Amino acid sequence: MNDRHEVLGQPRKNAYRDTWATGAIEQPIGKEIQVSGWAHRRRDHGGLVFIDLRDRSGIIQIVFHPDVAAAAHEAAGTLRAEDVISVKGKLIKRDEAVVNLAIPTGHLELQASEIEILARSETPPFQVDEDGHVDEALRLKHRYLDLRRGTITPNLKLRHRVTQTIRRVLDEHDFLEVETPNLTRPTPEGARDYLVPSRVKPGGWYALPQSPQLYKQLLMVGGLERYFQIARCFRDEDLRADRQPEFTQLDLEMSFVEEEDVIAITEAVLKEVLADAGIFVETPFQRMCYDEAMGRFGKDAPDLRYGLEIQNLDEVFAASEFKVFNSVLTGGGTVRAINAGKRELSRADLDELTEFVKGHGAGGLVWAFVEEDGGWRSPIAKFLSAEEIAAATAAMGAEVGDVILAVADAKKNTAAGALGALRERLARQFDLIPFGEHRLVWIVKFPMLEFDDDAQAWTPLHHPFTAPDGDLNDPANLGSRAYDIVMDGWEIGGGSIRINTVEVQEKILDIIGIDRAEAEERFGFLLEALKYGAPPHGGLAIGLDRLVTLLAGAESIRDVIAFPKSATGADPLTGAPAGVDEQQIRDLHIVSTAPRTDD
RNA sequence: GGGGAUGUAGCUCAGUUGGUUAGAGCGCCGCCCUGUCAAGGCGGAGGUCGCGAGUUCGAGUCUCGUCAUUCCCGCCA
Repeated sequence: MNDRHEVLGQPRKNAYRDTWATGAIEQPIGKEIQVSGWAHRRRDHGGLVFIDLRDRSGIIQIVFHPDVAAAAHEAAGTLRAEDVISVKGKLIKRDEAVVNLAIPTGHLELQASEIEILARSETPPFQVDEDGHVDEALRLKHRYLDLRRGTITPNLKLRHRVTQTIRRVLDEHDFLEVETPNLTRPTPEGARDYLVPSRVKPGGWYALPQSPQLYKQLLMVGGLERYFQIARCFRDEDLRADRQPEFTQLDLEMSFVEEEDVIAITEAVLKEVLADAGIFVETPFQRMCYDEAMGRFGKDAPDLRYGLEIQNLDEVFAASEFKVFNSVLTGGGTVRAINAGKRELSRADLDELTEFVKGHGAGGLVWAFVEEDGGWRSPIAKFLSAEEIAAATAAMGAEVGDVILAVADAKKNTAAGALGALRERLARQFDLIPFGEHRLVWIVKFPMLEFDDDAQAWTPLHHPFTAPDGDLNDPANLGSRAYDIVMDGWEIGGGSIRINTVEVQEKILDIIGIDRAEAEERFGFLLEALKYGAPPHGGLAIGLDRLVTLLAGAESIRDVIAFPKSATGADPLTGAPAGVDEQQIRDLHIVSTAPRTDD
């Protein structure tokens, strides 16, 4: 971490310091200064002791001479890693021969006259002075030590700059930052709620908000016109590398607006936020329809930084005698494929890819190598005519040596989704993602509804407050006024124009099978608000954790959160979730069926 | 709910077809050392091989279970 360096304002002189460690650069040679921080490293020569002192700004070398300050030299000999010290001394220029070019203060050192040891440290469970790999569970258990190492802290600094920029830009556009409650009404829709039992009202429960969605709509009914919040949201679902049970959204909403207004303000914010991370983009961002994204990339959050696009081979194989393709196509299904290019894939590799697509719902994977004579080396080659092979090769734009990977499925989205996942895997496996390049794209023209086979019902693709676009009596073809913003294959945000009349809102609830009584029970307060003159309004939410993860180039969302949860939702530092006293449970009028958890 | 991977010294890891006393680097402790900056030299301590069963003459190694961490599927309007 020697090369990390932060320029900070001059600290107020007090009992501990008058200068930051790297602030010494700004001070004249010979000046008496005082610094405080941690003993980062020690180099004890017996007669001469060097201590690298570290504070947030960076590192400065302290030298203890026995003949300059005998007491300080003796004390310095007892220092160990991570002891907290305050040192007074004279700033001196190093001889040319001993300049350290690796740190900004390398041409200086502080010749100690006095040292005070403010706190001793036990030997840390892992080395704070090195950036080598340490098991994440251990880092999270001692996150305060991990933060000293300087792998996470730069991300937190970036996150700070991002939120400051968000507040500045939105303030310049007349947005009001308003806080909404964290103890809210359960609205069993979407994700599983975190529930909080009420002590005062026996049998009553709060839910932690999955998002401030309904509150922000009420703020629009309340005439605030332009609102934003950097809001904590909670969803009790299983975790992933890019999902935490509590996470942060930039939530915003505007009145009397159309899609273009929300998109424009979002682009203005993102352009400046990205610039904070040294990423410079042009506005307006690219747009792509949902159908095109699904067709070409098999995903509604496509990564546009590389090719490997999905092709449709329905027409090529329309009259095929090959049973698998024939039955899928006559049943209304689809055959789609990726030209993976010239890849050396062994039989074992192909088996692994087959298992991979099966894991994403596909029945199997057809592979074919294009050979010199134009034929295919493929398990299915013998079932296909020469014309079909030639046509498919042409449709794929394939050349000799290319590998074609195809999936046939009765459901278009299954085939597309499996190939979309395969596409991302191949891109990583063959290192096709250009370093340092970023692609932002708006996905628009979403369907309003999708049919849930399990529930045998229409469910909203976004949420039931999204304004529909089209004929309300034709759910299968009903569009929505929703839009997602996608960066490098990650959905970093999404939003919509909302429904602002009770008639349309009730109609949508009807279609998705929520009857009047149930709607009244769940969303009655919103429906009532819509009766009193709700302005046309819309907005969007950006996943701040994901956005900062991308900007920081971090591996995991956990690397941009000071105190993240583990993949099982536990906090390794505090031990949460933990058991509680019987009395606390009784006070809340609840009964636990689980064995007591002590830690 | 399902599948994969990992678990050996404080940390990061190695440990062959099951075979005597489980190793390395860093860290830690002691001594030496006045220009190092990953300081150096010499010496030393440190292990419930995640936990529990089983197979075997013998298990870090094989089997089963379990726990923890992690990645993925389902889930996440």
